[in-house]
Amino acid sequence: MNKIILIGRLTKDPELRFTPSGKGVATFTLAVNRPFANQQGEREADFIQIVVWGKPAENCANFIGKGSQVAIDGRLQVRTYDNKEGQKRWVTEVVANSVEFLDSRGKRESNRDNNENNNNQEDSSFGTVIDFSEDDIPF
Amino acid sequence: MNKIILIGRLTKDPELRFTPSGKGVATFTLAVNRPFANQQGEREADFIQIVVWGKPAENCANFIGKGSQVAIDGRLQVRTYDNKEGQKRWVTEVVANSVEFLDSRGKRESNRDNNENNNNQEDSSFGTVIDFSEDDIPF
Amino acid sequence: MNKIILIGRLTKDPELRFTPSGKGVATFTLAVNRPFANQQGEREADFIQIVVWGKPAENCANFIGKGSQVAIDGRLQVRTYDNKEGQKRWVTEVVANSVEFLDSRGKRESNRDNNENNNNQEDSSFGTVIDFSEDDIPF
Amino acid sequence: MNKIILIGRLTKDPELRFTPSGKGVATFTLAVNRPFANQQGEREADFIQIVVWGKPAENCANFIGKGSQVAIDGRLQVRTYDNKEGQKRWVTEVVANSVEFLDSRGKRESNRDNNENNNNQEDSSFGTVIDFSEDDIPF
DNA sequence: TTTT
DNA sequence: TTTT
Repeated sequence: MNKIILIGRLTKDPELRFTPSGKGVATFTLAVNRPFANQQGEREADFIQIVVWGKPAENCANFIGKGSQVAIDGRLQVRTYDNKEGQKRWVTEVVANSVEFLDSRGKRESNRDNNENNNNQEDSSFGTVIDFSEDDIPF
Repeated sequence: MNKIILIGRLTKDPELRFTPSGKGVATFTLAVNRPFANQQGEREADFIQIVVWGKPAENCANFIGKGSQVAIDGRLQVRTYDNKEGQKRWVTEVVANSVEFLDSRGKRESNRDNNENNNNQEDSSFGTVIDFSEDDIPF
Repeated sequence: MNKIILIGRLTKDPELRFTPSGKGVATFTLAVNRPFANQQGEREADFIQIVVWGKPAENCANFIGKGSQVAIDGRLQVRTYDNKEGQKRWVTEVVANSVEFLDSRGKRESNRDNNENNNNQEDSSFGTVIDFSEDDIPF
Repeated sequence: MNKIILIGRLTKDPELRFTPSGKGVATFTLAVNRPFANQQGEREADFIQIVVWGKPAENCANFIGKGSQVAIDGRLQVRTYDNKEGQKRWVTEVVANSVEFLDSRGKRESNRDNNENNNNQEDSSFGTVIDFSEDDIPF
């Protein structure tokens, strides 16, 4: 079992990319406020990297942006990759199963199990759309 | 909201350290099997760093070890620190609120809200006990 | 392990009562929309009974009301009681550990672990305040 | 959002039924121990009704039985029905998305998203197999 | 109406 | 017996 649930706000607009096969991938970082204050009396946040695949990725690009409040249900994933210097690096990120929009700005749920037709690039008010090839995943 | 729930097995015995004030901190990494197989047909795992504070940390050191199956409830935390070269590094880890022992090996729950008296070092069958000073947290 | 996380809206103002010892108890029902439509194409909701104890109960009474959107973290509880006819009845409810206010209306978190002083009855814009004795819990 | 995660043991063997269209439905009740003791110093349990649909339902019937330890991920559902006297009754139950087997007895995961072929009745060591018609769901 |  |  590997379940994570987060409520927070996007620090920037999501970035949307597409695999050569046309599958969307959205990434953004989520600011999640801690429930308590630190010694200095400030309420800190954790900045967590989110990855969304498929149609929900496109919904994210279309309906949410910087500052949007969302609830995310997903799993925690630890990936490894080699950087340019050939050193092994670790990335820890949350792979979202669903992204629920809590803001007035775009009140819809983007669910991974949704039908996955029309994977084509669409206009997007917020998300930046960039093509990428599968062997060069840039995150 | 920042909730994570994991079920997995320890890859090694937990390491137990103590702050100068006598508070225990246990760390270990948890192997969490993915629910599906990869392209090669293998079932991979995510290796996730866990931190436990206080009396439950000592319970972990005393009751679980390499291979123990546990259920963890906690929050995802992203910390930053400077390495020896003075570069900013990120660590992503799960701060456990409770660790439930699912194995015969030590069937008890270690809950963060437990009474936190007797924070002294105890003998431990599994956990490695190392003192450390608060300004030199080694993980 | 017994964890539940809900996001929904209050169907009515919370009801706040107090035990003889002065501990607050808030109850309300939460409408949680289902992620899919039924055969008739309508999106149904589950109406779930919530119980909150202590200072957070008073915060609920003070800061949220009918229609407020909240995120709840708690546990599922199945209680039994005897009705007036002497028959055993079951109640299933969610005992909240924390209630996060997602609405503009009162954007604060009400956490069970908060300090629990000043348990006195306060004025409340939304919550109905009713005294009750512990051997006559009316829900 | 409506997520629930439970770890507990079956109080009896699961009951497996089939809709006329051949879809399996397993039901059982799960004993989930509370993390704390009551005033009498006893550790109580919540007895929670679980419903599983499809292929995972059949896996439950085939691989787990009374006393098996499982981890369940699902959603809380409140259903209404009319009893024989024509009175409206409420049922609260957990609809499982996945059932993870934690016991030696049958260490496999039964996931709702699995392929749903061969929905035929099979022999089962534990589950009681009963046919039922869709307009007479007996739970 | 209950599990270990 | 219900919320937006």
